[in-house]
Amino acid sequence: MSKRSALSLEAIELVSRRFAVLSEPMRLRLIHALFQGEKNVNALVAEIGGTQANISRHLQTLTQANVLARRKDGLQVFYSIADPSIFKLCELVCGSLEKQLTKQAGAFATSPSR
Amino acid sequence: MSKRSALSLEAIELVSRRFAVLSEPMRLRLIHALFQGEKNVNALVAEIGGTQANISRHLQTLTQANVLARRKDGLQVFYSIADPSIFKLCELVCGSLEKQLTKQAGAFATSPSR
DNA sequence: ACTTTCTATGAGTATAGACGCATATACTTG
DNA sequence: CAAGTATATGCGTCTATACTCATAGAAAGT
Repeated sequence: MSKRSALSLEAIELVSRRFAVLSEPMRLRLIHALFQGEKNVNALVAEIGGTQANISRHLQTLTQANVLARRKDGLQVFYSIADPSIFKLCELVCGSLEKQLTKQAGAFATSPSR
Repeated sequence: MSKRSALSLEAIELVSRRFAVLSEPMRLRLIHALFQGEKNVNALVAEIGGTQANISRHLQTLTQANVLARRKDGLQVFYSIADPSIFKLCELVCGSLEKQLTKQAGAFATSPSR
């Protein structure tokens, strides 16, 4: 009760892994593409680029992390976003970055007299 | 206007870097420790453990990413959380993981008869 | 059964970054 | 200015993982 650090040691590992999954541009591009809804692997390769092997691996990583869901239909496999918190997560980070950049831009715009 | 993917290519790099910064357990522990307020390096080393060199490096990483703020006072350097979105970010991820784990736990508890 | 199409995976390589050790730098005090 | 304290950094090592190429596996059509 007094310490929640004890709980956190293990929990923090999980949280860091979740962030790690989201720390690759390729995977973010996949997630971003799937914001529009479920798509199959070929469609994602066509839209995003890169080799099919690489895309497939990233999709596997995201699925194992329960960020994406996998649905097989005949020859094709369809992926979709399984964890709705991803939306808010991206919003938050984007908003924060935007704020940060406009701030830095402002530092250039005004004369640094003082 | 039609495509926001064009903008995103560069933006996605930034977002992924932000996530990468948060993807190390050591850094999350630092952030977590600073939830209580500003602390100096020695205090953080004492609380979290590890070598002073390593802590210092992680603090540098977090500061360069504008997650933390740095305030020097005499011999000591005090760090604090600069980006308030970090709080909500952690809440979101923790909530999502908790939900995920209870779900998985439930899958074990109930008999998988159907 | 053979071929084609779609997706997954094994193996090897290359790169990023976390860590430890030693040392440098900055500030304070005697 | 010497010594001590707090923090930062250069350098080498080691691990994790992203990527490519080739190939395997699965499902459908002929």
